[in-house]
Amino acid sequence: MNLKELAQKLGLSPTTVSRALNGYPEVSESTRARVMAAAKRHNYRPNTRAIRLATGRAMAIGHVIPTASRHEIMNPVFADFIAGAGETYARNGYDLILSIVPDDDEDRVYRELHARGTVDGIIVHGPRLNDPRLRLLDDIGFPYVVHGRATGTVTPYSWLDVNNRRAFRRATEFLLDFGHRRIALINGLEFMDFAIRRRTGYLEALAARGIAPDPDLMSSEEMTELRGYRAACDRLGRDAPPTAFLVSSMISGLGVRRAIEERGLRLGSDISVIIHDDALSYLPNGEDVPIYTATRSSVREAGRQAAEMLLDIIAHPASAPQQRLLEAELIIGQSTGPVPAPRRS
Amino acid sequence: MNLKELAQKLGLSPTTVSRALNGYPEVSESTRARVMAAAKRHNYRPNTRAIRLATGRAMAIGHVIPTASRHEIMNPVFADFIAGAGETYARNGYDLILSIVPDDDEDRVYRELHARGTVDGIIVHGPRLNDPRLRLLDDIGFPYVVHGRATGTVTPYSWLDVNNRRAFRRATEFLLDFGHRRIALINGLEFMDFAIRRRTGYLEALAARGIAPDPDLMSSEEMTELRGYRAACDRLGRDAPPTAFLVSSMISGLGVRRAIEERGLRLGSDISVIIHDDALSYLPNGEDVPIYTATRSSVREAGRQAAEMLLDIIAHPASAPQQRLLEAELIIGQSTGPVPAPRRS
DNA sequence: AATCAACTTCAAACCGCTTTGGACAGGCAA
DNA sequence: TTGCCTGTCCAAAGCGGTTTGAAGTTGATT
Repeated sequence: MNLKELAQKLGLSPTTVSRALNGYPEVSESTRARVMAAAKRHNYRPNTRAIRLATGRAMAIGHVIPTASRHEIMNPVFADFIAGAGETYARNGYDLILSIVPDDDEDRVYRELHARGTVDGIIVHGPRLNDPRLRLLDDIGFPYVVHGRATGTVTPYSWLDVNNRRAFRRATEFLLDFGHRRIALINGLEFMDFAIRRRTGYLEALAARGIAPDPDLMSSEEMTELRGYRAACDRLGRDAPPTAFLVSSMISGLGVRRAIEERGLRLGSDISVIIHDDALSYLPNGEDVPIYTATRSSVREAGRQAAEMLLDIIAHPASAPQQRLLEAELIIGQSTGPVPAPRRS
Repeated sequence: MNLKELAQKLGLSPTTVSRALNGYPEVSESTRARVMAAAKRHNYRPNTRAIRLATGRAMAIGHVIPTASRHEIMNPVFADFIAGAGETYARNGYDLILSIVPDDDEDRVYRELHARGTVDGIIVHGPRLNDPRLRLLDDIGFPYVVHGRATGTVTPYSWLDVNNRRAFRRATEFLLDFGHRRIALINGLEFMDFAIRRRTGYLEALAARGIAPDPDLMSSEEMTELRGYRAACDRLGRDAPPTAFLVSSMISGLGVRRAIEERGLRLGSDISVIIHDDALSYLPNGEDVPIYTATRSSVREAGRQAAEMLLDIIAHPASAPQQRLLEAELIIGQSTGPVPAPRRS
């Protein structure tokens, strides 16, 4: 059942039927009602492909996920971010197109997506220091919103980010307030922008108390359980082990906890741990009481908001770039406590 | 730059240009070369929307992810499965459209996707016992492939699944061979088909050795770290605790391990654990030596193959439904060992 | 009664490609 | 020479909607 057939059945022109269904005013209410009823009865659904060609809009947003060439792995936060964004798209009649792309091929994909008119705009994932993608997108005039930021980019662009710097600064201060002085940072890969900012926050907090950072206490790894475990083992095995860990992800945090408990130490009393919690649905930080003290910011909510921002930009192409900085909560769980009194031995 | 303009520049008709670019034979090799060169020079990209309307194909596949109404959470294996499928689509010029849908709305979405011609086929995720979706899809004549199976469905349909039953049977037998008799099963939610099959495999192995299953040793939960932890704590706190755990996911397995180590027990020597490892990229089971003994099957590879199957079905609509059963490997890690001698006390 | 504006409705063009059904030229067989 | 292929190329008709420009109706105004 297409528009022409429906129009024929109604004894109307396609024009009128189209307008009736799309709420245009130049159609009498009586025929509109008649058309609506007929459309429902024959469960008419306008063909997406025809609409897209006729209107010149793709009614779709692209998410380009760079994948494993060397460094990257399929990042688990994508799933929740995309779930959030997907909700927004669904509400607005947009489709979500997902491109999994080897990251040396990303440029080509952006260009194609734009030139072929497959999508109306894109979300940029995993921004890095001086990310060259933003330049490219600006050049070809492709609407986009960055999830995160790309330090070093001077021209204004649209982004939505968590205040990673402040979150990690606050977390560090919280540990310092408990008397911790040797705080290990188990960070993500530090060519990623978020990781850079988190380290900055950590260093700022230390500097503000006049504590010199110890390079041996800082590590930058992929955020897997195993890497977290290894990094923690390494730190704990040294002469002057840390009394606290600040960990960039829940998943690495599981590994850190394993390393700690394997040594017979107790989380929260012997050693403190703060993680960053993206509020992933399958990794809840406890049910009523949080297990970990954490800087928390829902990546799903970020997805929702980034999508809204992008749709707004697409609807108002002339408007200035938009930015939104979300603050992470610092939630207190059972994994932090005062520095234990040094053992007499 | 569109086809008409390009044709004009070349002094050819759109017909010829189109045919030259699409490799049709009724075009001389010399003009074909000329056209190709011009297309590259002006970097002409045919408009996706026009192609789709003209050919009547969407060149896109839908993945419908049901989401949190009550039971479900955003399943972490989706990310890897979709990454795998995405590779296949990219190779074949298809787009991947992701729909995040509250699961009471799933039917409507399938119907729309089909009636509006947004996608050419779909992958069904998370099949359940007697899943009503398959019936719906058959009724509206929508090509699909199920990731998993739906026990109870009598009409043949296309699916790709891991042999969950055999995997868990083998894993159970492996534990039995080590002398374990009290083996706890920490399963996923048992209205999901895969979980049902895993339990069946577990029960079969017990039955084959004449061991009566103990309901207290079986649990069915969402597969999160916390649930795994709780379930394990519960089992370990009883009078006759299990000497081994069979766990349906890596993530729950992390929780089980935590429960075990928290009690000062050693994984592999005091208590054995086998998990199912979907080979998620961000949850590697060790690097060289596997940490867990595991039934392993790459969900990413499953995604690749399911996508291939679906594209084949779309290309040959008249062909019979296809099925593929992947066998999981049983890989031996450090988390299993013989039953420890009972402590004298 | 004539004029005009407001309402409705429609025919046709258009979006940018694919595909059908020729048209034309050159080569070869009859 | 005529007829028939074969090889190239093209005009035009879709695909299924939206949108422009115009036309026909009505009712009110002058």
